[in-house]
This record gives sequence, C-alpha cells and structure tokens, in this order.
Amino acid sequence: MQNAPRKARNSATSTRRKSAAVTIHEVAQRAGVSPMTVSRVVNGNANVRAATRELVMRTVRELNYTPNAAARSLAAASGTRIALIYTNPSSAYLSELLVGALDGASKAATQLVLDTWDHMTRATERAAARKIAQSVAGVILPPPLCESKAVCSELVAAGIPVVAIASGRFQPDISGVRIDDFRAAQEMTDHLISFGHSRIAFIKGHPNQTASALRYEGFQAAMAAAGVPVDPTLVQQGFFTYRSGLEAAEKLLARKKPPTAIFASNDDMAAAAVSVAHRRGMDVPRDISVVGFDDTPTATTVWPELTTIRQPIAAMAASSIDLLLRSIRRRKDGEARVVVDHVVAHVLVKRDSVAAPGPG
Amino acid sequence: MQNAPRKARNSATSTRRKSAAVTIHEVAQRAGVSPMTVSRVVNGNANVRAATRELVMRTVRELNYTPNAAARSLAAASGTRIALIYTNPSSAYLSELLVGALDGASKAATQLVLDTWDHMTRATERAAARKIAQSVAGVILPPPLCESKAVCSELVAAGIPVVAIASGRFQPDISGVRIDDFRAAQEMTDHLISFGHSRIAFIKGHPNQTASALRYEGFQAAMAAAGVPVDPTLVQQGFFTYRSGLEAAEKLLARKKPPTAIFASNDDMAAAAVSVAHRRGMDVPRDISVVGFDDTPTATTVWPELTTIRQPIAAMAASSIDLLLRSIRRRKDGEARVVVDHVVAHVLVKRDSVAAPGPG
DNA sequence: AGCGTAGTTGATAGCGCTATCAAAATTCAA
DNA sequence: TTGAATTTTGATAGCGCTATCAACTACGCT
Repeated sequence: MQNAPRKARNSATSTRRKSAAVTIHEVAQRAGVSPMTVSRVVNGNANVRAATRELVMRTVRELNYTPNAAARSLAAASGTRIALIYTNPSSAYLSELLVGALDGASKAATQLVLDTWDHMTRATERAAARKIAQSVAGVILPPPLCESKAVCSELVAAGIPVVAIASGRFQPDISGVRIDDFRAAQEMTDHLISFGHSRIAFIKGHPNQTASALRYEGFQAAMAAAGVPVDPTLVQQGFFTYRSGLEAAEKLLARKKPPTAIFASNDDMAAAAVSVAHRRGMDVPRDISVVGFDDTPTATTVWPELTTIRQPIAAMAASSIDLLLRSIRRRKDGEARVVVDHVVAHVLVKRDSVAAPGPG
Repeated sequence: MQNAPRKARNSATSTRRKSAAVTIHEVAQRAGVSPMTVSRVVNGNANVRAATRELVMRTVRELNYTPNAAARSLAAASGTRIALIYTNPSSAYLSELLVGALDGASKAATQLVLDTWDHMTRATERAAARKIAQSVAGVILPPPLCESKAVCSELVAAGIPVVAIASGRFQPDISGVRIDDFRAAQEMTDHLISFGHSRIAFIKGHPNQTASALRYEGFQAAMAAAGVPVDPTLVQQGFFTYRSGLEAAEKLLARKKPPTAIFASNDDMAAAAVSVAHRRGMDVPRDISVVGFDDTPTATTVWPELTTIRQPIAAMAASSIDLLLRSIRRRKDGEARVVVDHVVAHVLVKRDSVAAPGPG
C-alpha cells in the first residue's frame, strides 16, 4: 500500500495548469519533513537541527529545486528589489556595470531598479537616500556616490545593506567589491619601467574618489621601488574626463623635454593624451607610450588600442548582488550586520600603445 | 447599517502583516463588482461591458491601483520575463539601451534578462532563438540582430512577440520602435547645406543594417533637393567602427581637394574623422565640419563636441517593453498577433563641430 | 519527580492575483 | 414571444511560498 499524501493538495479534479518546476512540497515529501522546514533550510534560518538541514539540502540538490521568486515575495510581502544608483550616466563602464548587475539579478530572480542622481546637493542626496531606503531591500553604489559620507550614513542608518562597487578604499561601515587599485597602478608602472621608461608622466584622477589617490600612490611606490625619481612637473591633475585629459596632456607635451610615457588614471584621459600627441605630430607608441586604466570601450576604440588595467566590472556587479542578497536575508533573520571587503583580481592588458622609448 | 463585506477575507483575528498597497479587492469593493471583473479590465480582456470597464478603470485611477507583479505571475504561472538580446557588447549605446529597458521593466514589474550572442553562425543563432523562446515571453532585438531573417523567423515561428529596436526599416512580421533614419539624415544634410557646404563627404554605415542604407538615401535626397551634386569619390564605405572611420576619413582628407564637411553615419566614425583631421593639422570646425549620428557618449567625449542626431534610445527601449507586454497579454487571450511600427522623434543636436566652410 | 526554558518541527492560514467553470444577463433567431 | 446561443459576471479554488503560533522535543533546574 502506498503511503497516501498527508493532504491531497492537488486534488484529482484540479484542472489548473501547473508549471513543471519542482516545488517546496516535493522536496518536503521526498525528505520526509514539512514544507516549512524546507523553507527554513533554504532561507538559511538558524533554528534547524544540523542533521535535518543536511538531509534537506541534499534533497534540494538532488531535485535541483529553485525557489519560485514570485511566490516567495508574495508570501513574504517583500519584493526583494535591489537598487543600483548612479550619477554621471555617461560613465564609460556603466553598460558593463548594468550587464553584470542584471545578470546577477536575473540569476537570483531579483528585481533590479535603477536610480539616477544627478545635480544633487548633499541635502537632496540625504533625502533621496531616505526615500530609496523605503522601497528597496538593498543598494549598490558605484563611485563617486559610494564616497559620499552623507549617502552612506543615511542608508546605513535606514538599516538596509549597501555594497560599494569599485570604490578605491575599504570603508568600515559598508561592504565593498573592488580591485586593488594600488597594486594595479604599481604593476602598470613597473610595466612601463621594464620597457626602459624613466620620464613617466602621471595624470591623476578626480580628487573626490579614493581610487584616484590609490592609483597615484601605486605609481609613486613603483617609481620609488625602482629608484626612478618622480618629476613633480610631470604629474598633472585630471578629473577622469576626456577634456581634463586633453588639458593635462597638452601641458605635458608642451614641455621642452616631454615625457616618454604617460600613465593616465583612466582610459578617457589616456585617449585624450593620444589625441594630443597625434595633433603634435607624435606617433604612439614610437614617440611616446600612453597607458590607461579600467579597460572601458574607449581603450579599444582609439587607435592605437590602449594598454590598460582591466577591472572586471560585470563580474564585480554580479557578485555585489550576491553579497547584497545574503546580507538582506541575514538581516531579516535578525542577525547582526556583517561588512565584507571583496577584492577581485585585475588584469594588465597589453595592447599597442606602449613601446620602448626612442634614443632621444 | 453598513453593507457587510461579502466575505470577510481578512478576518479580525488575522495577525498577518499586510503591505500598504491597494489590492484588487479594494478596487472591486469600491466599484461594486467582483475582483475577477477588475482583473479582466486591468488585463485588457475583451469580454467586459463597456460601461463596466469604464467604471472599473475610473476606480483604478482613483485608488491609484497597481497590480502586484508577484501575485500576478504566481497565479498565472507565467513569469513574464523579457529578454534583451545583443551582439557587439561594446556598442556605444548599449548602456542607454539597458537603462531604458530596465526602467520600463521595473515600472511594469517585469523581469528583464540579458543574452549575449557573439560569434554565432546562422545555425547556432537559430538554435539559440529556439532556446530563448522557451524561457521568456518576449524578446527585444537591437541591431544588427533584428536584421537577421533567421533569428526573426525562428522567434516568430515560436509564437513569441518580438520588438526590433532602432532597426532602420519596418519589417512586416515583427513590431519595431525606431526613428526615421531617412528624414534625420536629410535634416542633417540640410543643416550642413544651410551653412554653405557643398563638397560634403559621406561615410556609410555597416552594410548589414538597413539603417545604413536609409541614412545614405536621406543624404542623397537632401543633396538632390538642394541641387548639390554628390561627388561619388566623396562617399566612403564604413562599418560603424572607429577604425573604419579612420580609414575612410584618411582617404577623404588625403585628396587634393578635400571636402569641407564630413557626414559620418555614426558618432564613432565622426570622432575618427575629427582625429584624422587633427593629425593633418586641420582645425574642426574651422577647416572642416564633421557631423555624426546617434548622439552616443562619444559625441560629447571628443573635442570639439559633435553635432549629431539624437536617437532617444532609452525611451525607445522603455516603450519596447510596453509594446511587448501588450502583445504578450494579447497573445495569452488568444487574440491575433498585431504588428506595429512605432516611429519616435529624433533631434538634431547642434554642437561645436560645424561652421561655415572657409573661403578656400 | 516535576516544571520551566530553550530548541525544533509542523499545521494552518493566508499573500494578491487569475484559471476555471457555473450562473446570470443579454442578444438573437424563429 | 420563447428557447437557444451568446455575452458578461461572479464564486471557488488554488499558484508556491512563508508568518505565525501551537505542539512537541530535549535538557537542565529546583
């Protein structure tokens, strides 16, 4: 005699369509526990005996069970929405950021919402932060927003998890996913030095981002380590824009004794440097080497293609979503806020904008 | 005596949390109809008397009712997911496309999924199309994918609604959201002519996209209308890439009698033309005018900023989502497939890359 | 032994919506 | 007019999951 189901939930007469997906009930039945217990295990709730948890997890894996996001958010009355807030929509890596975030979100069956904050004062930023905190369960903050104390503190105060992406430095109160800007800049500088360059110019990034400082520090450290003096007149302030790169490069190349290489803090400024060099009749890389940072589309658009540092923005965005989701779940269970700093690997991409300096 | 609710659905003892949002029941009660009728009206089902529909719609507006997406997709057992498929991830307007699509999707509480199809043969494209058709309810196709007969026909055969975005020409079997490329190119040409240019060069777009042909035809039509002959040696083939623009511009400016203006079929190629001009010691726009198309970030990155045609990609993407959602609903009700061609307005953005030709 | 106290588990009742089918209202043909 | 075909509406029963609380374990403690 077969053991009859405890309750015929899908009575024989039910004509309702049914998706083919495996449900929590099937897992429960197979594991010999109640659906509620499965739910608890799947959601990482603490109050389940270790043995039971093991059993359920194994069954989940066997049946390849995936929770139905719609049912979940309906029952929990909490649409797990995550906001990605950005300023400066023309930022070159926005599309990669979006692709990554969207990918992570759809894998986790989470709704991703976008919010643009442009031309905001500190006060309106605070207000906006308070407002968004009420409609989403977590926030991803790319630079330069993640550097804003006002925004971060407001979000933290509202109690929602925040992940700073590509912020240069680890911040004690919010989680972050980033590369090691210092090391990356160091490697790039070493790369230039290994080609025989010593008169290396540096175009700094926007001073409102910690990554800018770190990249500069990495440059300095590598130069110092190689015993190559940094000529302070060869260090120009930039602001991550093409225009600022144009101005900086102009000053650099107008000198009587121009540098043999320019290390720009991002690709847009590097592209500008290439343009200025061309306008002055110089060939890249024969007469001057130029390198960038970030590996945005710009790097492969210009000619010659730029040697640069690849920041895996898409992957970083996807893992931000994961991080956030875990925090959200933890928070719901009343556990303490956990802050993590996730440093991912960068890559030095060698292309055609670097060569050994000429005999001059 | 108050009229008692027909059924106390939230009994006095229910301690369950309840989101503040207005539900279909409240609308139904206020309108004096059943929830089912409200559902039908909201979903555009045909079998509702006009008077009833009116009443319900008014009530919906009064209460500012928005359907709960989670409940909807749970009940309908159909996660309304929409796929945005793209090739060529470095396409300059991808980020705008994503922003728009995401915006539209989150407003409609729809899950947007991304799919990248790169380096595919016609056969693998077909297979991929068949596969995606099983997991989503609708597809958005940007160029050049929307030009692929194989992909379109496969998707159409699978019976899922498709919207081609920014495809040049209206295709009879799938819906489209686009600008009028012909007219836009015409206007841009007129703009150039109005400055006094007559030796106008044209860099064509990639031949695999109908928009390319339309832009060229618009250029020709405007020239003909103004009685300005088109010098065939001043028309170069490009492929929408910076590199191809470089080569085309190089040929154009190497001529003994170079053009006084270059109309490139997109911004990347226009930027390349500016770069070539600079390298040859020419000033833009004093010595030569350069215009682009699309108004991608590139247009405002280079110096001088490019006069170009703005295609409202974000808005187009958002309305693609709407279009798709409507088709999906219609299809579910067993109605016939409807194909629409939505042409949105473009804008001629005047910036700093155009001036009257010199006396030379 | 007797009785709390904390740790586990399960039964129940919805979350807000829609598929389904039956009932009611309407239209149309004869 | 009347019966049948048609359209419009509503009652019912879930979709798959989780909040809630009751029940049922252990494990100490007086």
